[in-house]
Formats: sequence, structure tokens, C-alpha cells
Amino acid sequence: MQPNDASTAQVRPTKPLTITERARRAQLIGVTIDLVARHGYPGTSLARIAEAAGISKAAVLYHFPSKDAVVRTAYASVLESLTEYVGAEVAARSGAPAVEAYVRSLVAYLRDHPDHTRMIVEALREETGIGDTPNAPSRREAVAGLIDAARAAGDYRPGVDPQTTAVIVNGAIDAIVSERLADPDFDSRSAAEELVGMLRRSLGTAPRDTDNP
Amino acid sequence: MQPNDASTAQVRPTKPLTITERARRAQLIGVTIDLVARHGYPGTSLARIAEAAGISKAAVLYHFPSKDAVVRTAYASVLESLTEYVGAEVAARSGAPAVEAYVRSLVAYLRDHPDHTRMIVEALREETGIGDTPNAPSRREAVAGLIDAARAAGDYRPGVDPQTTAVIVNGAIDAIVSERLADPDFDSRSAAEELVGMLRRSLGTAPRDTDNP
DNA sequence: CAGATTACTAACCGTGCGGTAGAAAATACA
DNA sequence: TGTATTTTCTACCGCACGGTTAGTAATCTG
Repeated sequence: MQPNDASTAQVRPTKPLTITERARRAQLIGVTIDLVARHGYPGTSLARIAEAAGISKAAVLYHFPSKDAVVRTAYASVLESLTEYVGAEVAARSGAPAVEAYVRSLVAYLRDHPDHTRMIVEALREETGIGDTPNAPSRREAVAGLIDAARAAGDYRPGVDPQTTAVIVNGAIDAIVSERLADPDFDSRSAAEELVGMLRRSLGTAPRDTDNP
Repeated sequence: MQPNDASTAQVRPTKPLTITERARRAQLIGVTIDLVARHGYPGTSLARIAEAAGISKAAVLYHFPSKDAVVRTAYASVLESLTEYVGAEVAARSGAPAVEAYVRSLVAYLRDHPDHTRMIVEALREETGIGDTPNAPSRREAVAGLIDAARAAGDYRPGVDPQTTAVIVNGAIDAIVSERLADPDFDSRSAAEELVGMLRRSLGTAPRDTDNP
């Protein structure tokens, strides 16, 4: 019999996973993150995963219902780790500082975890890309929420459009992260600071130069 | 005999392509752009290209040395069209207006040519992504040059770092374009304007709020 | 120790891939 | 017209893919 199918939609009384089961799953997730980071999504075949884990293909499919489930689980684990870190940083602040913490912590995390970064980039392009996927607006919405809160707190000008600004900010962050990935000499930390500075100058209330002379 | 191998590194006295040859090439490039836009790079197989063009696989490979050459050629044609448009817009201006023309024209072009946009996105992720490709720094350099010129012209503050700013600006543009691709209701034109406004406030010389009270 | 369950392997299957071979149409040219 | 060349087709090759099957170790449990 096949073990628990913990990919999605778990019902309550799931039998506690065996020690072996948990260890294998963790190992498979680990090697998968590694493989995706090094060879990309398409280059990560079932055979490669099995080989990297030192077991047969069938053994991999014994622990997961499909190759895709392995990759999705690995991605979920990476994403959870990231959101946990960034979430904590953001939650500890409010207003403009929360937005700035978002920028800084996201760039910092991805600088310190290039494998995770590559995995996320690969996964993103799956879900974005071609299919008319509604394209998880969650990230945009989250950032838009932060910006909206900062505006409500008086840190940002009333004219700031949270949605549009969120798109721009996320894009800028992604570009900084990508650049760092391509060129390890790129100073992503100071780039993040530069972005923070730009946001202060362009969104902040302090010097109104156009609509209120 | 196989016809001219015009993929790359063409030597001078290339025999003028046949009418048939040119027509087929154009057609193949066309359907390839379409296929890549609709089904992505991996979903664009030789058989699909052939089927879409109404000929056999072998016929495709008669006109191009490999499937990859077809796709690369299609990509090159798209890229040429884009750079021609944006290049003209930018070249007609100088200083900050050139930077702003870059932002506006790039967003506008990609809004008007979603197929081209999807193709470029797909191609980008090939060259970026995994392999330690030096990742064509040409775009960043080009934009950095524009920013540097704007700074030299006195439009931008001396403290502005062209390289970092270029990365941020390109990232913001890409995000706007992607958002528009995912959500046709997204007003990418006004988003571009918002970005231009942000750049003016954060890079412009007019109101120095920090280093020169 | 015996039986059940867990964890695995080797071999295989069907599919789609890029690409090739050789012959046959279509076309150009004398 | 006949011949040469350009263009195309059908059929095939080898390969890597995700996944399945049947059997077998290994481990737990009474």
C-alpha cells in the first residue's frame, strides 16, 4: 500500500508518518530543491531525483504520488521558509517601516539562500508564463496592503496607488534578486537600501513638490 | 542540398534566398512566435511547428538546421522589432526625457504586442534561469547609460547610481508588463506614468530633501 | 519464530521528442 | 520536351521521459 498522500487536502486523522517515511520525504525534498536550483525545472527528472537520493524511481513514486508532487512539495517547503522569515520581519513593524522591512528582508533572505531563490524563480515561471493562470495575486495584494497601511498612517502621500506601487516595488525587488543571482558581486543589500530611499523620496509625505507648493 | 544556413555567422556572398524559401521562413517564424506565446518554450515542439505551418517535420528541418534554430530566429525577429521601436523613441530625446521615453515606449510596445511579450519572457527565462550565463548585461548597461546621461545633463541628482537604478527601473518595467500580461484589465499605461513620476521625485534634482536643505 | 506491513528494486510500457534517410512530387530551366 | 534542382513526404531511429507491475528484501509485531 502507498503511504499518506500528503500533497494536498489532507483530511484529519492522518496516520503519523513513519520515521523512514519522514526521513525519505525530507531527503527527497532536499535533493529536489538542489536539482531544481542547479538544472532547472525541466532538467529535474524523476530519474535524476531518484539517482540523487540513491534510490530507484519506483521508490520515489512510493513516497510521492507523482514526480510533480515531489517538486510541488519541495517548492511549498521553500516558500514556507521564506514567508515565515519575511512575515516575522514585517509583522514586527507598521507603516512605512513595514514596507521597508519587506524590501530588506526579502532581498536578504534570497541573498542568503540562492538555492531557494532559484527554485522560486523556476516555480514562478511555471505558474506565470503561459497558461492563463489567474496568477496568484497574493503577493501583490499583501504588499498593496502594507502600502495602504503606510498611507493610512500618514507615512505615504494620499495620492499613492497601492496596487500599482505594489507591482512596481515587487518588480524592483525581483530584479535586484535576479541580478544578485546572475552576478554574485552585485551588492544587493545596498541596492535594497537604494530602493528604500527611492520609495521614501517618491512616496513619502515630507516634501510635496507637485500638488502642494 | 540544404539551403542557406542563415542562422548565425553569415559569410558574405550568400546566395539570395528563393521566394519559396523566404516565404516559408517567414511563415515558420510566424507560427513559432504564435506557438511559443500560447504554449511556451517547452510546449513548442518540432511536430507542432510543422503542423501549424501545414508541412512535415522534415520540411521544417529543410529550411532550418534544427528546431532550436527556428525558435532562436523567431526570437531574434521579435527582439529586433522591439529594439527598433524603443530605440527610435529613446534616440529622439536626451537626458531624463530619454529615460522616460524608454519606460513609456517599452511598456507601450509590450502592451500592443502580447505575443511578442510572451515570446520574450519565455526566451529570457532560458538565458537567465539556471545556467551561469553571464546574462546579457546589455539592457542594464543601456539603461544605465541613459541614466548616467540624464545625471550628467543635470536632470538627476549626482548621487544617483546608474547601475543600481537601471536594475530597479528595468525590474519595475518588467513587473508592469507581466502584470498586464496576466491581467488585461491592468492599466499598464498609467502604471508606466506612475513609475515615471516616481523616478522624477526620487531621482530628480528639483526638491532635495535630504542632502541639501 | 511467523505473519503482516513497510520499503524497496529491476524490468518493462507507452509516448513524445529531435532528427535522419530515401524516395517522390513540384518547380525551374534548356 | 527532358533534365536538374528545389521542396516536400512517409517512415523510421534512438532516446529520455513519467509511470506501472510484480516480486523481494527489510522491518515491525504478535
